Amino acid sequence: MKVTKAQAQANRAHVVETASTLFREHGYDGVGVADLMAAAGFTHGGFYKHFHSKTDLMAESAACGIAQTAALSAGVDMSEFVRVYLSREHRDARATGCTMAALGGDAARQPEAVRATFAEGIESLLSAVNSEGTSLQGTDPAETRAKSLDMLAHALGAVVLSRACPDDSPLADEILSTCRDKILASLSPSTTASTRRRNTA
Amino acid sequence: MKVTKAQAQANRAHVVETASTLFREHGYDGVGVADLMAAAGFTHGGFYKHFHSKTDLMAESAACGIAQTAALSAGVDMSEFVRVYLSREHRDARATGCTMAALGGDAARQPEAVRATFAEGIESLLSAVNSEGTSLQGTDPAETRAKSLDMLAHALGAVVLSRACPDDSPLADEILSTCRDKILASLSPSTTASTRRRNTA
DNA sequence: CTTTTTAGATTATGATCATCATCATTAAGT
DNA sequence: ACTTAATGATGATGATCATAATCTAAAAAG
Repeated sequence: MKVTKAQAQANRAHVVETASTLFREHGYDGVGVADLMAAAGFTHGGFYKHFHSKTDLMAESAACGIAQTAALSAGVDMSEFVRVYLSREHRDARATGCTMAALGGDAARQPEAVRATFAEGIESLLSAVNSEGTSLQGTDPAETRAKSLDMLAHALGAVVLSRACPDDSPLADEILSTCRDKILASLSPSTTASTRRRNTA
Repeated sequence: MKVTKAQAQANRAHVVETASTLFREHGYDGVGVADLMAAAGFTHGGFYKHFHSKTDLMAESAACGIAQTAALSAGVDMSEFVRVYLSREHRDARATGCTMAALGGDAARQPEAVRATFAEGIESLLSAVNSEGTSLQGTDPAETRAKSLDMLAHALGAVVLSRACPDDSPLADEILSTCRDKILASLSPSTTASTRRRNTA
């Protein structure tokens, strides 16, 4: 059945969004084109009318997923970002959470087109988090970028590590809370002195 | 052909080691049982005489890989660990590098048996790095554990993020060097004052 | 109104997947 | 020396994989 041009474009966007969540949940190798199209409400036949290959869809769905996270993080204070990112809710919501945390490891094995999308996504997320980072006001741009990049890697590592533990593992929660406290402490250098005194006591 | 009991055990161990590197390079879903056995020098038939399932081998090979990293890190100073872990060499050597950095994201989607192995691996790596961490002497055990856990997540996040970027991407190297400096700075609080002055200038 | 284009269904392709049954060979156990 | 048990090769299973050709009906273009 042919469909209006606008409808076809909407259908295509719906496939990308569906892929975005499905890939986050099951990995790039864990979702087939047929599964994907069925989840979007189609048969797998029409897939190659919309996308050149599965790899193309990987890149496009990654851009879509990262854009979602960047939009949600726009103008958010860095400490608030950390609190949300390192929450149990975010860790347990792989299908809707940060694409880079869910698929960063998989992306490393994908063609450069996919990795290029991830690199762009990192940049866009950096800009989003920076735009109104109240705790970084007054610092020079290079250092702001360095701090944001470092914070992102730090937070992402904590989520990846926590997710690699069994569901009910105390270690999974310990990783989250320990890293949350450490990152928050590193974000507010004004309290570093007392923190360090307490830590080294 | 039947083979001596010792030989069979050696063969089995060889399969586990081969799987350990192959999984790190191509992911759990990216390596089939037949590929794996062929790479180890066997046909796929005998696989289920050694392992109950592919999942079982995942867990066993993860333990093998993490034990390797833990052994290499035993008694290593934390700052030296960070320098090696965040080196370009380690980032580019996925097949022989840290199992948790290479497969942490994949492990999250695997059955609990695999994740339990990862949790044990984290604990063993923590002990290894702690055992002679010179920069942490004098701190209480809980804080030492927290610092190690935080450092591990931080370093792992940097490697995962860097690997998700294109091969020649300047961002990939920027992530590595930026995070290396930040982690090293956080490990040596004695130089924190001057570092902070420079950073906020 | 007629023609062209195309979204999406159906079906086919050949490859690969994890798992298992069978079998020959041969090391242990007696 | 004879039986038992187990390794690892061979081959089959049915499922799933990415990709593609064919077909349809209806939208877009003329």
